Amino acid sequence: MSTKAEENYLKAIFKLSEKEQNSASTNAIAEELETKASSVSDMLKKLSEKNLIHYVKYQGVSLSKLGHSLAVHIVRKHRLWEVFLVNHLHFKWDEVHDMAEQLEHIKSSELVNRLDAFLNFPIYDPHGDPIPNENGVFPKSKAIPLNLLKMNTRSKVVAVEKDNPNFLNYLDKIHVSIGTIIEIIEINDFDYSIDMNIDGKETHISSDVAKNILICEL
Amino acid sequence: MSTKAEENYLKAIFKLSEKEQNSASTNAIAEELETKASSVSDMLKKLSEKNLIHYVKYQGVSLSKLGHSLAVHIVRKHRLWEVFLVNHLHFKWDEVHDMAEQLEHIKSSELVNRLDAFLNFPIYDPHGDPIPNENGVFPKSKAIPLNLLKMNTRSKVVAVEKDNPNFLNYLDKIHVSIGTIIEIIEINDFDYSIDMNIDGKETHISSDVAKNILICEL
DNA sequence: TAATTAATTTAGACATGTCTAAACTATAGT
DNA sequence: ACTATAGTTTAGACATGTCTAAATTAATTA
Repeated sequence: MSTKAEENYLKAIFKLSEKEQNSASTNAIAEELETKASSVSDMLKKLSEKNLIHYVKYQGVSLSKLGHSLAVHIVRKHRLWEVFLVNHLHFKWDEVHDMAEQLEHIKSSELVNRLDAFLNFPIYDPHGDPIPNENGVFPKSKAIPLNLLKMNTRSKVVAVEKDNPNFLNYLDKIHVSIGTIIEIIEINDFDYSIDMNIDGKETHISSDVAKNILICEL
Repeated sequence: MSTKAEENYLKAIFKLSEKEQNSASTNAIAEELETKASSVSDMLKKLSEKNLIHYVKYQGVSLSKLGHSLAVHIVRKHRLWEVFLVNHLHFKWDEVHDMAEQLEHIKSSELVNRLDAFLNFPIYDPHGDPIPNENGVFPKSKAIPLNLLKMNTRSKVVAVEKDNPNFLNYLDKIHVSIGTIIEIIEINDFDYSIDMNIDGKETHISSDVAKNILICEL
């Protein structure tokens, strides 16, 4: 059985491994979990002994088959609960993260699968993130970050990369949500910020924000 | 903020205080929580410092106003989640206890209240136990244990006192569930066991079992 | 009332997970 | 190749909650 702390480490390593070249550094994990590098070191030793990660001192860490499977199932739980909270309890997408962080540690595979069925086997959570199925397989998605789009293209928002409440609030303010149609008007050479058309209104966003909005070209 | 362990102690003290004369003994708490009396002693000191209980060494313990309120809200969460699990995820009443034990520690009052609304403000959980409202007030109930009934009376099962899976399974086997109509045929003087009519079938139960079935007279 | 017993508490140890401070590696720059 | 430094790990401490074993208190019985 894995503890809550172990599960949080696995999830962090999973998240970081997606971005980087399939491995995570001690410091990056510490930052992700808002803890200290020394605590991370301690835990990596423990996870390694449990065969949940591949760990060589001073060389970063990657998930083992087992660790990967556990991490994916925690992500699955997190995202399914988010769907429940938004679709059935009518929370807003920027309110659900903390609750889902707790709910994801509830232990009962039967519960997860019944929740999945109750929700009608959703493929994306309220932030547009893909939900793996019971076997840990993610749905295919051809989404790309908004900042990679060319000028004068239309696209649909399918996901956002951060679930930080401030960020999500900002998106609400500029009327960006999952499903929003965005039309690129201009990409500014000097800072790669973007002028775009949302709901018929011209809106300007920074390149940093654009990076965190995933779209599908139309 | 209260920890999971603290919450479990408060819940245990609450449960025991209902039966006994409003206070609980160290040993009784230890048994309820399947831990050792020494651990209980340690925790009582801590809960007392936090003003959650009234505690005088060697004299048993009772909940403070604050502790009582916390305990009631944990019970509320436990029972609401049980309703969700049974009514919406279609678990059986003898399967939900362990999951509810985990879910009751999820922290978010907004979540509980929205769950309550989603479930249509239920007054009893799947075992027939009353669910306190947002202010911690329990619904009134005039239920009594089955063993207090007289001969030749009809009654309706409204609750059971234990949520032990074996016990619930046994009830299923003799076709007793919330709402079942029971007709007392005979009460046996020597052991107070009961012959009764359930769904037109004659069934015999011990006095111990009868004590744990709550009914309303018809 | 004194002695036995049952219940409870304390003392000291351990496991988990965290931290600070110090020591150690790896690597980049010169 | 050597050294400065950034990244990482160890050592030792602490908090929480548990345990066993010993000490203490309360209650009962004679």
